[in-house]
Amino acid sequence: MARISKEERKTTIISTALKLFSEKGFYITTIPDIAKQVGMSVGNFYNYFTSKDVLAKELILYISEYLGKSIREIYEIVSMYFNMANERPEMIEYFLRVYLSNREVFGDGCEGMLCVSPFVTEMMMFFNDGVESGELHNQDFFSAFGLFMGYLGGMVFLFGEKILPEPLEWYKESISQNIYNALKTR
Amino acid sequence: MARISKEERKTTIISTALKLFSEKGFYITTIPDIAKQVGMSVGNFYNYFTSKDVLAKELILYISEYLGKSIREIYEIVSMYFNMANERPEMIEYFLRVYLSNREVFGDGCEGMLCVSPFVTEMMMFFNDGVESGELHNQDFFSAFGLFMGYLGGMVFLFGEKILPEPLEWYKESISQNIYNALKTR
Amino acid sequence: MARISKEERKTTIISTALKLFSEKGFYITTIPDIAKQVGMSVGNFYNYFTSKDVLAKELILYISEYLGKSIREIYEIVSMYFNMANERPEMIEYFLRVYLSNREVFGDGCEGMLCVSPFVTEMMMFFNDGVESGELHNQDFFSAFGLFMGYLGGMVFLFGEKILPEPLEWYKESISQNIYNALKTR
Amino acid sequence: MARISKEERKTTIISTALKLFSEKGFYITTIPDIAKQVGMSVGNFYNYFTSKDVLAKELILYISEYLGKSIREIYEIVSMYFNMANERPEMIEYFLRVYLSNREVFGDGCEGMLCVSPFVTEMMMFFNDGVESGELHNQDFFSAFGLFMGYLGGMVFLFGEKILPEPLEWYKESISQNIYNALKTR
DNA sequence: GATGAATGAGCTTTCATTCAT
DNA sequence: AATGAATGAAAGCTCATTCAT
Repeated sequence: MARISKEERKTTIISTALKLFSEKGFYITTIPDIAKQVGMSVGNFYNYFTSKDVLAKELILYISEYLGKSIREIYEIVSMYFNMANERPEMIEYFLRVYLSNREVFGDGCEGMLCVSPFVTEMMMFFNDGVESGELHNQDFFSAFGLFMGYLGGMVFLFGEKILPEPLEWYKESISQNIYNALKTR
Repeated sequence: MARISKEERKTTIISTALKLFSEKGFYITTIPDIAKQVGMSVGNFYNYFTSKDVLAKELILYISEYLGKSIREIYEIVSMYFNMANERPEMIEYFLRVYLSNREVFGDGCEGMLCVSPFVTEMMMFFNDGVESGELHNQDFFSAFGLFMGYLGGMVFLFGEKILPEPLEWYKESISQNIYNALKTR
Repeated sequence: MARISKEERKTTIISTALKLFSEKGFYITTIPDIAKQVGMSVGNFYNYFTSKDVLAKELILYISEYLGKSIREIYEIVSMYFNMANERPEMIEYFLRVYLSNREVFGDGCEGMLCVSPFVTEMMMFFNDGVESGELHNQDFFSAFGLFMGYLGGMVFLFGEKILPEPLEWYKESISQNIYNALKTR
Repeated sequence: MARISKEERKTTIISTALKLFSEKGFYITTIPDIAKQVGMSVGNFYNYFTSKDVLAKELILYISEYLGKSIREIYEIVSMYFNMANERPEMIEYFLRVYLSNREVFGDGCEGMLCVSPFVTEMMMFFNDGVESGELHNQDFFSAFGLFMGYLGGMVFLFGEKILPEPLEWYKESISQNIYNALKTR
């Protein structure tokens, strides 16, 4: 009757932590907070993750993989990004806030873009394909990458701040168009 | 002998805090850290700022004003942004990291864009002017604003992460062009 | 298939604990450490010893018996002591370090010399024999006992600390002679 | 009116810790225990010692110096040792128990005899003088050193265990004589 | 204004022990 | 007998904040 495997339990913890970290921030969220929400004891938490930092690192990996799996086209990316922002907002939130701002805890084995690479790989493929097919003009990869990540991240942020007068979906068209304009061959 | 006014002392503290917060993160930086760097006692710090959170709020205000004063045109914005990233990196860093990720401490009196408004105001004027003159196509303000902020912020981040193969300046042209393409009337 | 009796299993645990306690210290060594080394589960450990303290008490008993069995003459004692220090260093180590320094855990039923008595008994017999035969001068027992235990223990300690320039055996002669000089009838 | 200097406060802490460590053991004694006994807050304790281990290291130094100052002759040594055992028992207790058995915490900068050197130096001088004057036979230093330390330590231990039927002083004569016999030229 | 010793709540982490399986 | 996930009290330590001087 041991229905819940150790792996599933880990996932539950990750999921919960994701939610709390993005809601309250990394430092504000305590291990007792997480344990309580998951419904386990503080001590038991440490049977799954040896420290708070280790948890944070696994979290980043988890998100990156989740992101990288389905990115193909601009609109798809935008849609997916915003869907995620609606359905699993803590994922993007987490990425923007916790990772970017607490890079200090990702020192070992997660330097820079290392942990985000699956997502980046997909991105690169997208640009290569686009340029190869002649649809996108052959510009520097990072100029383009920054455009994507920053733009989308910024919109989600504005949304989260309740500054946008319309729902996120409402902007998909114009954003995709802007990105397309920015990148397409003239 | 009291040559240093209370206001100047505050500015020194803000400046130092800015540097430390962006270097080490908001929660990692302690009040003793700041006091030591400034060269004053911990107790005295509290004569200038009643709490760490209050300090953080005044910081945001400080940056916003600094940013808002000189924005007029795209290229100018990009240049200024990157110059700042070079000369006073802690300002942008701070904005990206500390503010975006520790919004929890800005609860009172600094909700949303309130504290950032001077910068935003300038931004709006820029768009209005552009649209009025017919040079920019009349799109939603936030679609455009997110593009700017996210894009530039993302590039600085990539630069800070030492991921960019070239110096920031190197990208100014293509970025400005991308933004211009994205926003200009077709 | 139950080839290993409960008693043998206990001995294995005691032996392992002895090694770990003397290597790392009583408080540093955890029950999981011991269980792992023995190759059993933490839970099962408690089928053999009801607590960590109980284990410690049985350990002392175990060592005392082991020591007491072969003491007859000075040189023999010294040799045996040093042999043990070479072959089963954890025994002496344990005696010196864990027992002497963690007496707090031996409160009940192991006060003072009670648990060490087998060894002491042998010691007493040795002195009695010596005095009776006229070879040793009739001095207070404890003056003599302290000499033995302290001296040998001290040497093993110095050896363990790698302070002695020569191997332990090298000192056997002079130590035996010193002890003999100290105790013999003049 | 600031009558108590920071240095005096440190000494108070050391003194108190010494007492508690030797009474209850190093691991049993908690920082709150010490702070409470001293009459200060836990947090403030850390203004004086950055960790429990650092405290332990300074303790050893403190004792060694205290010991090393007055050792000249055998009887004097024995007397001093026993006086100390009577008046400041925690010092010797500490040396025997906490240091010998918790060497693991003295890893950095306190390896082996390093921290005990003042005492050892005095000891060496004593032996050299004795040998030079012809009164002591020229034997290996460590054989002799182990004799001293072990013997005296052992007696104090037996005393502390309430095993000795007489007060420590009672044994001074015979012990000194034993040591003298052991070391003197024949 | 300035100092820094003092406070104490609260954090992360550990580990002896239990108990459902 | 055996397992190891679960428990929770308690440890070491940090740091924003206060306050006597």
